[in-house]
Amino acid sequence: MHEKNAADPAKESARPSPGLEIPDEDLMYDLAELFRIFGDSTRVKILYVLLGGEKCVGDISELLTASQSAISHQLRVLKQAKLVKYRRAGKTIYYALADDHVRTIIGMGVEHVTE
Amino acid sequence: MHEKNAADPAKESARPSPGLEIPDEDLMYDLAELFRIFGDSTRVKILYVLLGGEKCVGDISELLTASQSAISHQLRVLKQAKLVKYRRAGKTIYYALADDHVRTIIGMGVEHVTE
DNA sequence: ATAACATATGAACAGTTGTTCATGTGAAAG
DNA sequence: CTTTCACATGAACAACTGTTCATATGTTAT
Repeated sequence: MHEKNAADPAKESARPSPGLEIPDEDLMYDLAELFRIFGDSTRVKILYVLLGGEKCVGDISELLTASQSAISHQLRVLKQAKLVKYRRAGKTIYYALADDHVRTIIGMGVEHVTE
Repeated sequence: MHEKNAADPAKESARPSPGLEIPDEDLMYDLAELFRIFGDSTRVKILYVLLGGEKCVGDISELLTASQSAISHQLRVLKQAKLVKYRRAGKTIYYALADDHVRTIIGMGVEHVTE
């Protein structure tokens, strides 16, 4: 798992390319990065419960029987990946899915897994 | 990244569940496991070039400018995850996508990333 | 048999990741 | 202003992962 990319400056559609073949380095990296987010039980569980609507950190923590800290850390990852958005209401903060892509992607995954 | 599950024997739809809420442990684990496969540049690149049709290890290795060994190791992971299938033709072995789910999932990913 | 080729595989190592533990921050209540 | 509540964050560590290197396996040709 030696990912970190560094956006290799030496590329620039270096070939006529008959359609695809050599994959675009940056696109592939972003793709992997996106899927990597989904590739953890805790995070995918968080996203899954958020399918049911926005929830605060404490509730998520309870639903998943995970520590508040662990959830908070993972919510940060999800936030940075723009997969969730949040809203403050007094002391509590409500998290929700950022858009419907998440719904679709999880749906595809479930379909493949439960085939 | 302390995944390994072990299929917790103490569960069994333990609640009436109004629809969803507490996510199924096994489903979530399988989901994460599936996405984790896509969550690596090398593997996602392999899958991507296979979108263009079956290819042998050597060709993949060249297209991605990665070592034969690295590709072979990753092909094994993809094989175990049932994401690719293979076919032998003399000394060379051709790999291809196992089914169209891969195509769809990558498509969703690309869509989300290039939004 | 032997050589050459294509791919697979095991060991080992460095880099990455997720959790815990302790502590920090911000908001509402007293 | 102090306490309490809800959440965020940093450090540290154990577990996991992907690559390389060396070597093994299987296949075709000589």
